[in-house]
Order: sequence, then C-alpha cells, then structure tokens
Amino acid sequence: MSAKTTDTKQEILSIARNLMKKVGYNAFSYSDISKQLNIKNAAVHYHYPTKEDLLADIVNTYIEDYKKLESGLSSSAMKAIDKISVFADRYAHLIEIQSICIIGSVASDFYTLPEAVKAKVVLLTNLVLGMVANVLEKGRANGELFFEEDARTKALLIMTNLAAGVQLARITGKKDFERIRTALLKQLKQ
Amino acid sequence: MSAKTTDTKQEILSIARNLMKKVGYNAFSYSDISKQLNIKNAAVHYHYPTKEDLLADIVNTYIEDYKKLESGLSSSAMKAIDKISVFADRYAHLIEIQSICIIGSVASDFYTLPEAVKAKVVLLTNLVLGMVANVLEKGRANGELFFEEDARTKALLIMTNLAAGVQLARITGKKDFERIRTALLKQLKQ
DNA sequence: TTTTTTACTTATTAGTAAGTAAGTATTATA
DNA sequence: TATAATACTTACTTACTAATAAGTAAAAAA
Repeated sequence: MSAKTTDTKQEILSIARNLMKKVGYNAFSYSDISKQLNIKNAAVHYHYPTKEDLLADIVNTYIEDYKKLESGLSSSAMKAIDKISVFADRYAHLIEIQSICIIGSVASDFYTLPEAVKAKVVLLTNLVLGMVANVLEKGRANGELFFEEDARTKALLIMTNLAAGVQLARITGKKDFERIRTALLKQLKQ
Repeated sequence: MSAKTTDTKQEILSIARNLMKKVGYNAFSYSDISKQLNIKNAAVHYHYPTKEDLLADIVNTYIEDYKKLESGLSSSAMKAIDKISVFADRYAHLIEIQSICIIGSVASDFYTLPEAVKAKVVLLTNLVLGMVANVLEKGRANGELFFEEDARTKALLIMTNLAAGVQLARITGKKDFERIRTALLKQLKQ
C-alpha cells in the first residue's frame, strides 16, 4: 500500500470526523470533504464507496480512541477525580471547536442508520459508559469519590450532564457548561 | 379567515413539529409534509414561503406551549417534586414517540440557523431553564426539595440529564432513561 | 353581482445529493 | 520489461431539495 492512499484516506476520515461532530451525518456531503482536500467528489467515493461505509469507519475510530483512553485510564496512577476531570475537559474542548459529542451527534440520526452502524454505536456508547462507571466505582472503593447511585446510573448522570451541557452551550453560552462541570465535580467530592 | 386555511396550516405545523423532534431540521423536507396531507409541495410553500419561516413558527409554538406550562405550574397547588416529575414525564413521552426534545434537536443545527431563529431558540431555552429553576427554588424554600447548587445550575443539571437521557435511550434503550429519572427525583428528595 | 382574496395545483427551475462508469497517470509486482 | 494494481479525474445519472411563476376553483367582500 502506497503512502499517498493512506494519507488521503486518513485525511478524509479526519475531516469527516470533524464534520460529524460539527454538523452531523445528514448535514455534510462528500463535496464538503473533497473541497477541503482539493480532490474530486469521486475520489472520496473511491476510498469510501458509500456514506454509510464512511460512517461505519468514523464510529470505528471512536471505538478505537475510547479503547485506548480506557486502557490509558485504567493503568494510570491519576486520582479518580482527575480522571473524571480529564473526561470533562474533553467535552469542554468540543465547545471550543464548535462541536458536540459523537454519541449525541449520532443519536439525532439514529433511526435512519443501517443496522450494522447502529450496533457499532451501541458498542461505543456502552464502552464510554462502562469506562466512566469503572472509574467511578474504583474511586468510590478508594474513598476518593462519593455518590449514592450504582456506578452505571452515576455514569449516565455524568455523561448526560456533559453531553447535553455541550449542546446547551451552543445556545446559552459556555458559562452554563462551566456551571455544570463545576457542580458535577463538587458533587463527587461530596 | 376561512376555517380551511387554519386547518391546513395547523396540520402543516403539527406534522413539522413532529418531524423536527423525530429527525431534525435538516432531515425533513416539504414533501415529507405534503405527502402526509395529500397536498402538493407548493401548498406548503403557500403557508410557509421558506423552511426558515416554518422553523420560526415551530419554535414560536414551543415558546407558547412552555409559557402556558409555566403559568399552569406556577398557579398549581401541586407539590414541587410532582411538578418536576411531570416535567420528567414529558421527556419519557418523547421516547415513546421516537423523538428527542426540541432544544436538543435545534442544538444540532444551531450554527446553520438564521439569526432570528437563533434568538427565539435562546428565548425558549431560557424560558424552560427559568421555569425549572423557579420550581426548584420554591420547592427548596418550602422544604420540599433538597439541593446544594444555585437553582439555575440545578435546573441545568436536571435538564441535561433528561434531554440527553432521551437521546441516549435511542441507543441503549429506555431503561437507562428510567435509571436517570429515578435517580434524579431521589436526589431532590434527599 | 362583480371583484377580490384564499387556498390551492400544475409545471418548472436551479441547485445539490449520492453514486457510478470509464478513462488515465503513476507505482508496484511478476 | 510487461502486467497489474493503485489512486485518482472526467463526465455523467438519478433523485431529491427549496423555491417560484402562473393558473384555477371556490368562497368572501364590495
């Protein structure tokens, strides 16, 4: 495989990931990608015959990203609260780049997705939820974190606060996200 | 004004509201509406010349709805916890009709909206947040509800839990929404 | 009763979408 | 060196989008 193929395919993927987070699946086209790369529309189709193929690969890269993050976090000596804080930082960053989280983006179009992609999205979502739940559970066991719910429920509460917080920040400004972030971390420290 | 005009226009609006919540602004077309009503595409344009006009009216109806809900709630003898519970029920209902909340729907497309609509969305969002914050504040003053954050922050936490909970339920099922709802109400009762 | 307004339909336009078939350089392989 | 695969471009098709102009039947207003 030549270097150029990989480069273009990777760039298509990178641009598509950003578009997914910024505008969502239904709101970007192959020409949005080809124009940014100064190639033709058909060249994108060469690498990803259909938009569904592209979406499947996008979701795959997020699954890989989160697997790496998970193994990084589980082997890290970082305090549980700092791990959650790092997680919250990822969402804060999304606001800066005018994006929303990939799960929220996909949720909007969920019913129009092919079954193969849906299954991957379910996998991704449970991966993220499981990762957060794990950090929470260990943190509570260590006496670092305080919460009354079971770990999955608390993970759900935190993830929904962050994901919708990013969406809301588009409307009412990022100050509201900061209120959410601060309250969240304070709650966990009791 | 004749009866028929109002009927068709109201039906267009009603169908468009449902489509907004189900698939979002970018994913429905005038023909989705005209087909449901057995009228022609141009008839929809007669009532709403542009899609932006339609969107503006959709957001207006939600503003009116929430104003009514607010005045209903503020004059109601219902307990604060029940008011929040009713609010949560509205979100649970969205899952049944395969929809997400209007604010979440609009947030996805926020950057592509005309300024006039953006302003209305900001108004709507602050209306809902203010309403919830009000119920929370009064409930706390009455000794019915317990929370440490300021009322707007707690309203943000609850709204993000519910809004993203509905989105998440599309992916992982409505059981996760029920976990969120239950945890939320339990927290408020201390 | 004439005129005007309302609520459409018919027919069309300009633009964009995803997707494909066929051709062409360049690079790698046999 | 001939062959085959790679990474495209050119050119096109089909389908749909929002939007508009022009015409029409029915109802309301003058």
